[in-house]
Amino acid sequence: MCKTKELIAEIGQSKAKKCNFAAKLTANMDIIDILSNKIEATIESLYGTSDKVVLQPTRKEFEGDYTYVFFGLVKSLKKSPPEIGNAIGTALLVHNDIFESFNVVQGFLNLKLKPSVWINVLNDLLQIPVGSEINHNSTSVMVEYSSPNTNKPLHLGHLRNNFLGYSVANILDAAGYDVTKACLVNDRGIHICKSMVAYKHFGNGETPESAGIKGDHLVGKYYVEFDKAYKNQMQELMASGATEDESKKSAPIMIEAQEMLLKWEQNDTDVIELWKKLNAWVYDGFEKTYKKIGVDFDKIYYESNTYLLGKDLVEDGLKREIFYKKEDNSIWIDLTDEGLDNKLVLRGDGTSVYITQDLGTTDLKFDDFKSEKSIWVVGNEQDYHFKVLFAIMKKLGRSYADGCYHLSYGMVDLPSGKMKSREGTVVDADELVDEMIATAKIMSAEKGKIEDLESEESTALFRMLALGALKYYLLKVEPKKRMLFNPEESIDFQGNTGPFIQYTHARIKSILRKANVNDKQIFNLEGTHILNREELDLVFLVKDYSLVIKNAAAEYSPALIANYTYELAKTFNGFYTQHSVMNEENENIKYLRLGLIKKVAETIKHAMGLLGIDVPERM
RNA sequence: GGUCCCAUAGUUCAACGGAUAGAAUAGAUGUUUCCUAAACAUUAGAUAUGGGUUCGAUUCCCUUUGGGACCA
Repeated sequence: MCKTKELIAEIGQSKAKKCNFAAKLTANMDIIDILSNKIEATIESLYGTSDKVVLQPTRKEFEGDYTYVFFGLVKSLKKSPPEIGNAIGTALLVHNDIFESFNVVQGFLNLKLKPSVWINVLNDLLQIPVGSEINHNSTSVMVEYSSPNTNKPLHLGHLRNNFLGYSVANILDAAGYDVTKACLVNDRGIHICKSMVAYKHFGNGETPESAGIKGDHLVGKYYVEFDKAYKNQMQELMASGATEDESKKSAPIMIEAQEMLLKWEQNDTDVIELWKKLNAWVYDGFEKTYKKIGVDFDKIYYESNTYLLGKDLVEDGLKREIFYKKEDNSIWIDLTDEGLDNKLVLRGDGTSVYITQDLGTTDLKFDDFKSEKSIWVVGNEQDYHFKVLFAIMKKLGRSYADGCYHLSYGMVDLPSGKMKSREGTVVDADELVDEMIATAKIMSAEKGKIEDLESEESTALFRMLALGALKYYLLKVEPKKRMLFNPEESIDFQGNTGPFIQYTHARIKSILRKANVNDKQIFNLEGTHILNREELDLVFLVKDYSLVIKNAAAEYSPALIANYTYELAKTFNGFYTQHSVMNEENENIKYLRLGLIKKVAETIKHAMGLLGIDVPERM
């Protein structure tokens, strides 16, 4: 009893002198760790056994803040659940000042903390910037994403990739890693030659300027032209009696493309010039798209510079008998021990396969940046490829092999089914973003809340909302899951959407503008003050944010950030409808709420920032 | 033929092996003299199948079915 009074007295002047508990908190120790340690110590002293205590938030329908599930002890101690629960609960209450009460339901021990604890937690949170309690671990990590082909513009599938990669890089950075964002541009190969051949035949000297088309779209147009011409030629051949396979191989335009690839490899002046011209157009187009969707890179690799890499590495592996040579001179590796197959690493004629280049490029990346970890954001159709790549690296004894990770994500489907470029069902990235912006404009006009904004500001806002909707829609789903893109739902601004969260932020900022609080203004409440349900829920969530970042980083999952942010916004809106901030008569409570909602706004902004989404002051 | 991934309300998504499986949307019904109703509240609705592991399984293991991907 006496101790309780002391604690309260201490908390009352917590700014001057923090009690032990608060000191521990600021020393980067989470309240959950503190509680877990206390419970573990209690079990140890009561029963002489140890149990790894994992706490979970108490479900709303029960009284308490945190719950310890102790079914495990019931068996080993051969005592009844109520007996054990009551014993632990009582011991905790007797020996510690932070518990208010406890109750036992079956194997669940629900612990309720003193109101002062939560006031203290809030006070501590207000002292430091969002996310700053995470230590820098200075592990370096490379995130490779986007990695486009230069024969056609970006589409919806690329957007998922780009948003994922950019967000994961942000999350890792927030979790204390040294992050390098990289992109490997696939700027050579038969697909580029197809666009080039078609342009040569049908281009008539057209340029992005003369056609009024973005460079990447123009080159994409000729990629489609190639396919059309190719199909026509195939049909002609088949009409004159050739089989489908024969026609595929002997269509003149295809042969021309293959010859062009050979010439490219031989550095043929004309071919290289044409290639440079078309690629420059594509880069210009990509640059605009990347800028529009707000992603960027620290390092860009070009496959035209790296495609010959890897052959030395294969030679080396052959010498060390990690690889073996078949009679036709092709080189293979036996990965059956790893549950994989025998894999071709170099063709009999000495030319590379995909994996050859990837082996070389991986070495290059690690040499360049000395990263300890490397992440490839690539679709799940390449799951097998990466298993093989990493297995080979391991067999070759690369020290970094264990730090390699394939962030595999599922395809994006449309309500009509799969996206197929040949059937023209691909959703173009540029068009999609423009449509979303137009929708945001219409929606805003309907609401009529921002009519006094300058046109520049409103244009920025429409883009912010459009990208917020799109990015959130694509990121809220667990990466590895295949997902459905429903155009109508994606531009929805209600419910579990980006704009809902952006709106919540704008609402808070509106209050803060009215309050005109300066940063120093701090509430001064007795430690006995009891936070109401909604305030407590918010403190709980805000406190958990750094933990969410850590989990999201460990699992490479922006979806965890998205879900958390939605929960926070939703909880705030619940608070908002039930309690007024500015009309609160008790000045101390008013300032407590102002401090709290300011923190909520900052957390929302920070979390959305990790998703690559901006939040507005007004909307 | 072999390997891998997925399956939860009508629909789109959640749920470190924990309590009565959460949201959103579509449906029904309410809330605006009060800080932004892009909001809030009420309501109805789901773990593909059959086994196993255990105090307890949406979660882990096996079978079947249905979707998807990859390797020759």
